Amino acid sequence: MLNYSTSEENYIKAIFHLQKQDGTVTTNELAHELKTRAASVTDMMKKLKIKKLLHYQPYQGFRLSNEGNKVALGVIRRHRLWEYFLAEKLKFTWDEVHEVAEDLEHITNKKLIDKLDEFLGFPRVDPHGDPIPDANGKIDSSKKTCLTDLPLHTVATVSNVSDQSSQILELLQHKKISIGTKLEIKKKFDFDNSMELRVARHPAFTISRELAENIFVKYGK
Amino acid sequence: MLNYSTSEENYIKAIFHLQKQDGTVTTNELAHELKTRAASVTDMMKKLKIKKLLHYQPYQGFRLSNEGNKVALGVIRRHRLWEYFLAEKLKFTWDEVHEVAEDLEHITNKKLIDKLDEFLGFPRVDPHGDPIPDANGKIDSSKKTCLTDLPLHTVATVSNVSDQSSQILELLQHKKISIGTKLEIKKKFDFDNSMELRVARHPAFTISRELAENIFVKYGK
DNA sequence: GAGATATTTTAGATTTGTCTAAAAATATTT
DNA sequence: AAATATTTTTAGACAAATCTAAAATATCTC
Repeated sequence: MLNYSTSEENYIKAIFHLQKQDGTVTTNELAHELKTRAASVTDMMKKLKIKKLLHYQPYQGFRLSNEGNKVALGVIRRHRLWEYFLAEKLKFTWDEVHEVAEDLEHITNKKLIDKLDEFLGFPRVDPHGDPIPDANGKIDSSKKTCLTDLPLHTVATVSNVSDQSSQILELLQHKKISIGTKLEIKKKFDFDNSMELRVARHPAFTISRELAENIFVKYGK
Repeated sequence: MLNYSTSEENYIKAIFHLQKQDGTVTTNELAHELKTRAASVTDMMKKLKIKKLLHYQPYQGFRLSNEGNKVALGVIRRHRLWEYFLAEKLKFTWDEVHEVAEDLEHITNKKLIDKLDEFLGFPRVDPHGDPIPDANGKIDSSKKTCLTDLPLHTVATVSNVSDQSSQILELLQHKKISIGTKLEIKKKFDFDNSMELRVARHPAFTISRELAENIFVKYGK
């Protein structure tokens, strides 16, 4: 695996995340995600195509090659391990870890990362509940269901939270919801799509549609 | 404190280290230290002068301003804390930590570094025995004596080792010398400047001039 | 399906940090 | 102190990553 610049890694990572939803990614989507201009994206896409990290025909959008995917998973592994380190060892709160990890993730020393992984006890998910790829780039992609899609009266476990702002953290802490919390939906209100939740041995409470859309669960447990 | 580029930080740090010996630093010295060309050094010196990080008149060499010194101490603090982390927590050997810390030192998030410091228990020296500046840039500059200057029959404690290669580490491990080892010189041989050392409760042994020149001690203890 | 609108690419400029080669300043030697 | 050698600076070029403005292409709408 060759070495890529910070900028190249950021483009690759952003494409990886955007591909999840769509199949191919467009110039404007990527420019928006990276807070840059469409012309800059085109420039970089030409470079990454030459390096065989993605498939790209002018005006047709792009998607990562196998090699590009591997690079993305490497960046994501480093990012999430550092997030775990920051939260678990340095006692950063949940919403503070992302920004620092954005810098740490670009230090590509295999031994550093593998030893960090070992030091942390090979964690499987980061503080937001997102899975951490292992040293071979393998990632636990077991399906997550958005809380808005969870059927009534079905116990599920909170597995991750997609928004990473301090505002959502404050709200979740207040509602006593965190990664691993087991809950079920008691009632859904069609008017505003709010819902009433129940956590074992606690009184039921209500959350908004906006919040529910950012909470993901796995069935059972 | 403003933010400086990786390259700027590396120049500042190198000047800081070179100033120790000399008073001012020359263009060629710095070019050699940083494995770059004299012309590149001149370019950077002009930039750093404008930013008031150093004093510089063409052809007259340069030295750091107060602000430049603060920047250097910040970089050194980060470098040495990460070295400590790598050795102590991730079980890197002594000669492996420097290279990785060269990258980590440029991540300038104050909270990250202060929390790392706390997590490590506020260590006072890095794995080579060099002092770690505190959060205010204060550094323990108590004098060290080179082993070649230690008088005969005087007990002293190894405080640091200036060479950081794996070769010297191998040799020191074999001789059972590490930071904190208490020793005394039993005999000096003028012929080759080798010397016979004694560590408490061990038989005396000989070390070469080359090795002695890289070992520094503090008196007593 | 033709014109209007939106998206994407190209062309050319800018910034940062580097380089080589030549010129200028300083140091050394005889 | 003049000639020579060394060091340092300037001048001009280049690569990476970005930008604006204009041109090319694609998509939408009627």
